[in-house]
Amino acid sequence: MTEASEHGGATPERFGAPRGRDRTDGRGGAPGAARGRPAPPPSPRVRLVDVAREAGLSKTTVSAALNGTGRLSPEIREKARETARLMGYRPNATARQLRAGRARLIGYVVGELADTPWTFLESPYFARLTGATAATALARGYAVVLLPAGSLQSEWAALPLDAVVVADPVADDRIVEDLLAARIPVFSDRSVEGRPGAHWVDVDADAAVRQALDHFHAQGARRPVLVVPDSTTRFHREVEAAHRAWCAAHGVPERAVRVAEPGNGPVIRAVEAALGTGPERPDALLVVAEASPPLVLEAARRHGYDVPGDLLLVCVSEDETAVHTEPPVTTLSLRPDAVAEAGIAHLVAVLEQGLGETGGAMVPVRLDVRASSVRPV
Amino acid sequence: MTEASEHGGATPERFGAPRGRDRTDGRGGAPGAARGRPAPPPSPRVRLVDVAREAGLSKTTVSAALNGTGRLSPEIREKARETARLMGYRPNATARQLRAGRARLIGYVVGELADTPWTFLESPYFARLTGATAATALARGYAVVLLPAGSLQSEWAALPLDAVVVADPVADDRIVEDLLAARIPVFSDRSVEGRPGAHWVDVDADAAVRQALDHFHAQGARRPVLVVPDSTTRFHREVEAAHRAWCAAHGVPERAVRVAEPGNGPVIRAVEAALGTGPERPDALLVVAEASPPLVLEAARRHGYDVPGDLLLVCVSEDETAVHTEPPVTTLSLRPDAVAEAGIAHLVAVLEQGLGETGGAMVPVRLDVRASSVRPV
DNA sequence: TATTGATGCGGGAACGTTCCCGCACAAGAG
DNA sequence: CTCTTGTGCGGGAACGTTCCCGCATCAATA
Repeated sequence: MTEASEHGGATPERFGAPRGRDRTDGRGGAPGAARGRPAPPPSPRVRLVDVAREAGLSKTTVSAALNGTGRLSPEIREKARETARLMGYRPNATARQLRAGRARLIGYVVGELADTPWTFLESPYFARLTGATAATALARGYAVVLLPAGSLQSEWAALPLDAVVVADPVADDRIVEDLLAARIPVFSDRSVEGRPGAHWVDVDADAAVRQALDHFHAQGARRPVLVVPDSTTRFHREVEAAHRAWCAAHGVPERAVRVAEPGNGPVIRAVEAALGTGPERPDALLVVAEASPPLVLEAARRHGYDVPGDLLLVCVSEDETAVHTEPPVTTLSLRPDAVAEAGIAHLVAVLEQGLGETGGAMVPVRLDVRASSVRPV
Repeated sequence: MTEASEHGGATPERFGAPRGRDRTDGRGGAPGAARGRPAPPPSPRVRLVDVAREAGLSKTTVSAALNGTGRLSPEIREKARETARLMGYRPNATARQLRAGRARLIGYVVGELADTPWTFLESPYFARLTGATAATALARGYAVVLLPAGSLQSEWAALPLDAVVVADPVADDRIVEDLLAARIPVFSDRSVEGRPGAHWVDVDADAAVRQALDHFHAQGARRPVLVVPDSTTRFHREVEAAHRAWCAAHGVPERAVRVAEPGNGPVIRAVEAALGTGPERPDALLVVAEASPPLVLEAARRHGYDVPGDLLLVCVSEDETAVHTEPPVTTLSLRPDAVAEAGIAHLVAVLEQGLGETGGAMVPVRLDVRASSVRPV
């Protein structure tokens, strides 16, 4: 990792005759072999043999020198490296991959919402998850290619994918079935009930709900209400279960509103329904479905609530705008960075050590308490 | 594109002896060649020769049959295809790439803000641009790999990139220099002054400013104020110039506030500065820097403005939350989808037909008028 | 001085495709 | 019957690496 060799002297000084594409191999081989092609001279990229010829060495030696393998004298090693550097040699990644048998490429599918593809990337959670996945994977030597959920098999079939990460398993997209059929390992940031054979990472739903509700309770709230997505994701099912258990244990009535589909519009409507529900107005609101915190706050105000005066608010969200509202909104982070890290670690383990068929890791959540959930004194 | 062959019969029925990794090539070749490796039997992926052997044909013939090339009798072609299908054959993408000389892979660098990498993906503009780029590229046969801006050369150097798209050229990241030095073509969604040798797509700044200001003017506003990023991006420079020209032409005082850095915090503070500025309070606000529309609205309210009663508001933003505020916020879309499409089209043209060194395309903007910028009657 | 062992380097076969040819055979023209 | 033309298929090189070997050379030991 010498910084110098990493960045220094990038100017590829041209050396000798940059090979006229003749390729006369000495053997008295098949007749009519090397016929001069039209030879468009766009960019005769320098290959390993070119470096070898220039340095008066064999390609084996140069390869070993550059990769730090083999038994070579320091002088020869240095000479090969220097020649390669001067000639601006860059190894052909495709050839390496072919030799290695793996492309170190993983696909990243982000779920599609109805017929508006890719709006998922706009969700802060998925944006962060995507970025963190790419960064983590790259640090471990894997590149991430973006795959819209609606992609046809003909589109990704031409890619040498070692594995695929599916960011939103709720959408039981055809693509997952096709991937599994193509014997490509599938990983996911959530586990879905009844989908076997895939690897997953999940977040600790029980801890999440308990943290938020305990926090409400400690602030004196006694009539909390929950807004939760109506999905088959294990996380959301467990959120509901944990909520039920917590309410029973604390002897408070169980209030929850389900959101049928993601997106700010539906969630805001569910929030409004939750705020208008029941005989007594709720005094705390936990929004597990991701929505823009400022919008949730505005909805509460429209319904005559003062936050945090007569309504404590916690949003499950990664949205940075939560910090800038008045009051700032307490958020429960699902830790997309940690999810990505755990997911990639698991993926790499499976790919490189060949672990079991199905498995998962559990990631904790994090409550960032801000003014919206702190009862004023 | 037969749907049937695309999805149908994906079950790879195992055929004959799935080759015991022996590979005894008949020629009396070099001694000590085929030594049985430890041979981990994980997944003896079926190759072209396996299909050929099973079908009693040559690999040339099978290849031609599957690719629809060559001179083959219909019967043989069908037989090869059927055998391949039954054996669950999937061509090795890496080998194809090696033969073809290109990997059909393009990198996508998204700029880094200070030392918080990847927060850019959270901006709705970049999220949409990213998604649209990936989808458009994939439709044209190119895959997009995500590259964090901070990536070391050692990380992406191992990738067979045909080109790289840089999503935020403002950050004059080392990566761009390195890419150009590595002779990898660079494309960008914006042009930056003084960066030569790269291809770009840009949006029509002049039309954008005129549309917004004309709209304000038509609604009766006479004291518009502009909030614009302080960057070297050509677009932002042209926005300022267009604003100056428009103000001069319409005889209104030129009011503008510059934002030093992106992000909701800085932009909101600039908005507050803009709203408190000058002897007379402004009656219209054009925010060119991307910020969350609900936050801008809230800031205006904190300063005692009624929108749209005594302040008309237009935000340059792709943020979907603009629709859900009260009143909904008028937005000026920079058309990331169109930018992506134009950019990829240009990229493909350069890559496949080898066009000129530098060039660009211009994309128009779109004003979505909502209640926040319509003077109530 | 022979024998071993270690060291330094190169030859050449893979990796799995595609594609340029050549060859065999059949059919039509002279 | 021979010469050409066309059709159908297969052999084998090439794409640019890596890595398994083998062959020298040389020092150390018997």
